[in-house]
Amino acid sequence: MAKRITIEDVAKEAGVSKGTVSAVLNGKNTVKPRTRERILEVMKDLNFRPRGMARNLKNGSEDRSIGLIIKDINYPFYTAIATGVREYAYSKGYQVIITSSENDHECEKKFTHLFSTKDIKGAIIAPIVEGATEIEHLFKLKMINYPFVLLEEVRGIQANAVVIDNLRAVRQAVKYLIDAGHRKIVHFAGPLQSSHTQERIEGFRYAFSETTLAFNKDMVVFIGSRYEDSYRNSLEFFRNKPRDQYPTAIVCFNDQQALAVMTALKEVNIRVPDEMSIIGNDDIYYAQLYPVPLTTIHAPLHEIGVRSAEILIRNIESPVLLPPERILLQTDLVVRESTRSILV
Amino acid sequence: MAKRITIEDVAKEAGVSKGTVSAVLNGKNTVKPRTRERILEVMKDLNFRPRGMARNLKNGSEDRSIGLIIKDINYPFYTAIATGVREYAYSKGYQVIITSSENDHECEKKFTHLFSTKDIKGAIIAPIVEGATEIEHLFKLKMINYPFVLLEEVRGIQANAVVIDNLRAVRQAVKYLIDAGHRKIVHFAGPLQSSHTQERIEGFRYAFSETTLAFNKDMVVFIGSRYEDSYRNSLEFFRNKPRDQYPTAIVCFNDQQALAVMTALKEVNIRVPDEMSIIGNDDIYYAQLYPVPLTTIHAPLHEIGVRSAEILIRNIESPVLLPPERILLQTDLVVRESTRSILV
DNA sequence: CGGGATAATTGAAACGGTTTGATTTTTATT
DNA sequence: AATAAAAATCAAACCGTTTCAATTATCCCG
Repeated sequence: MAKRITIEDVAKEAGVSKGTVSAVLNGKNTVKPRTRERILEVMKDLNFRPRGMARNLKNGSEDRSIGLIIKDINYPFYTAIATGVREYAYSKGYQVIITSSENDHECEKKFTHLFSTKDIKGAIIAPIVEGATEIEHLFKLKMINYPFVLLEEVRGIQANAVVIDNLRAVRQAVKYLIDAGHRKIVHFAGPLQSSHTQERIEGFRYAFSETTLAFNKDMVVFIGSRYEDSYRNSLEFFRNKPRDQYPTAIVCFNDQQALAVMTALKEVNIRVPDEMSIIGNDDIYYAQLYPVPLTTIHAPLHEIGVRSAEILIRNIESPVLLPPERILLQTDLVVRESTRSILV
Repeated sequence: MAKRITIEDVAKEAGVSKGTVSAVLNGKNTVKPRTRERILEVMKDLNFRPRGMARNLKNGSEDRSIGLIIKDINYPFYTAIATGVREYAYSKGYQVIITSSENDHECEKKFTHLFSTKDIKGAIIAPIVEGATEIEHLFKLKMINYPFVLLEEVRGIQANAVVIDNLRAVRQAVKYLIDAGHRKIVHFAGPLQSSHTQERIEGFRYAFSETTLAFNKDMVVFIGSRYEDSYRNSLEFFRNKPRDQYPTAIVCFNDQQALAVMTALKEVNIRVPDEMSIIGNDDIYYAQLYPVPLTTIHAPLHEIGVRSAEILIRNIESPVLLPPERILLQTDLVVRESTRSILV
């Protein structure tokens, strides 16, 4: 176990004091060129890497930075939120660093720990809320009064949150389909680690309760949200079902899933929207560019980012502990070409 | 200027010693419930937030993490690289944190500083190489033997780099167009802060030098790479030119730009590929989903991530300073539907 | 060549936690 | 109530840097 090299080792080797080495490190011009060269040389030889934390300990870390924990770095939903966060944070003099848990709960835990120990001043977290909800890591953050904002509801914890009104969103989408004459509608639900999944199912169900149409649980099918999963599962769904039992419309969990479903539909020769209407969710940037531009539920992604950054920074800068805030944001249905009316 | 609250303040207020407060903070079960409650209470009252760095100083930071500085969090090119980085890093027990400079050089500088002072063990950097190339911040990293890998060539510095063979890539694309009968070909070049821009222009030019066709500098037009810029500038390009002087094919700087260009073409009623062939660059995931699936140059994004993480971690873990490595990766032209032959 | 001015270097204190062995307090036992 | 054992707490040392007042080296000039 090679002991780590410190400024002291360098000093000794170069025959100077710690203070002088420190001066070189900080680009002070008080040190004689000859000495400077020698010290630089020794630093290279020993492969000396100064520990910035020791510096920060002394000076009180001069930087201001916040962290963001998202679930999927490749899903534009999250990067759009990140942009909102960044813009606001930047305007307040904060840097933002992004991490992606890739839907791994362990990862999320590690990141919260990382942030709090690296003097990242606060965090915005898209939490994984699986089953019995392991949330001790969030409690730990609360214990040390670490400021954070959640992007999904987590039961059992009082914390800042900026969330979307999923129930109302999906309810509105279903209503739109029903108004357009659809009677056989299915909801392709998402992954269980997301609170969005449950809320969107609720919304779907709720929409039926407002009509005379009956809801039954076969109308909700869990196919995941990752492209490959959704593709495979939806294809299976279509293949296992006689054609005359197909729904006429599908409400998808999100836009990525919707894309996979449309690809699967192509595979089984069902045309969108002529034979099947598809509604997505989120309105990621690329949804409008899909081969069939997607009708979807527009979420105010940028605003989610801005609002959560706002709350976070307010909390960071407050000398006293602030009570938790909760903000509920509304969505809009944006109609493109993947849905059509089947009224005669 | 409110003095920061320290563990000592808490200890004093609660009438215990620092050690006891520390024990509570670390969830040790050696502290009596009553005392624990009291301390917790005081921590809340004072809004005490422990500095993790002081902890790490004593224990030597237990975590292993690397940083990634990309230029645009919303461009899938970078998130695909990030995925490669993550996968490799994760397999080696490293966490990765991502930051985006959003093409702001100041930002990049700040992030390199942030990483090195927060004990992030090393960095992978997509550098902004504007004009006279401000690179003192990279030199500073070298001075402190901070391990890093560049994703673009930076002149004037010896450093690890994993780069794409842009010249060969574009040359191949142009050759493909010429073989398909195109004679009037234009290159829409990208932003000047990217070394890719220059290299791709070189490749474009080089392709002509291999034929009897003449190259002249009007064949390269700078329209930027951000969607809005590219859209506006390309539209202007088309509007200012009589129709019979249009090229028959355009080699775009990247896929995002290509999308903007295709949108502009729609605006002026030029059909792709019938009246205009378009070639992109990068092969981001969504390129295949564009309204007209894009012919583009496939870059091994995932591999870029993996290889650079590999080099970085090797450097981090080496006790001695390693000589810089440079890896040049090749691309492939993938032909979809945005190009066609105009041979009779 | 001496002496003051200036440049370069030193060394100890400080930063805010954790750790540890010693000490005090509490609990259990007789 | 006395004592042994166990539990809780304490005080000091420690981590690796920066800072700054004090010291030493160097320079300049008459």
